[in-house]
Amino acid sequence: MTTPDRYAPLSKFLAAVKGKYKLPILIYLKHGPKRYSQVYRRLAGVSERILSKQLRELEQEGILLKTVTGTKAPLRVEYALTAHGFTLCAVVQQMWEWGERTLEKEAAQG
Amino acid sequence: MTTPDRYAPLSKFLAAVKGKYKLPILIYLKHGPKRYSQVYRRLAGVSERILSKQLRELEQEGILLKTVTGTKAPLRVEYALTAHGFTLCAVVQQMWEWGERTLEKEAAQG
DNA sequence: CAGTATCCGTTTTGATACTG
DNA sequence: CAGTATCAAAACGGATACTG
Repeated sequence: MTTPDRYAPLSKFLAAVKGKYKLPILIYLKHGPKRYSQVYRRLAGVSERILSKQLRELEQEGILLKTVTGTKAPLRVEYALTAHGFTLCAVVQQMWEWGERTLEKEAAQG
Repeated sequence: MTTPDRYAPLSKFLAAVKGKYKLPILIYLKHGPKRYSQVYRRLAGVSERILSKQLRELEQEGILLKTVTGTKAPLRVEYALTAHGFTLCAVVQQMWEWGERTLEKEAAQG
């Protein structure tokens, strides 16, 4: 941001959700933990490089918890929202609802 | 977004705030209408090309109202939040507060 | 004053082949 | 299955000169 200090809280939020697929990932994981391959299939179109990068970032921010089961292939890796992740989803919900209201307004008028 | 339909409301929101300076612009204009040059000086570091582009987009989305006074130089151009812009600011406030809580948590622990 | 036009660098994402 | 490595493409913003 222009001045890191002045907008620090906002920058923190924006950093947390920065990336084309992070919000869809969060929304998908609201319904419960999912495996890597499930997320991959859900987000039709994402490349593996981008998906694994954005999952890693969400994990490092404490928004997702990654759980690995098994030590040799085939691995089972699950991603789940943390408590902090759920608080983020609540804000995403507000963003969603603003978009809904805006679309409705546009449909009503032109 | 991956599937325009599935995430349409979210995409609408994200499109509205997309751009490095749009949120700072909104926050600045919460305190009342401002002239182009005032916004320009406030956002230290923005280029004129980017600023005018983002102001124009916000205007086209119905978030800002642009008012021009005078027909010959020097022009007086003012930007103000619309009612719809204020509803957007309320969501931005939620984003801000999530960032605040997150920063506090990080400061408390590590 | 309030922009637009042009050119360029950086950041972000995409496609695909490969690995434990 | 769950990724990483490499290379290429696209999106986005920065600098600056110019205009009504």
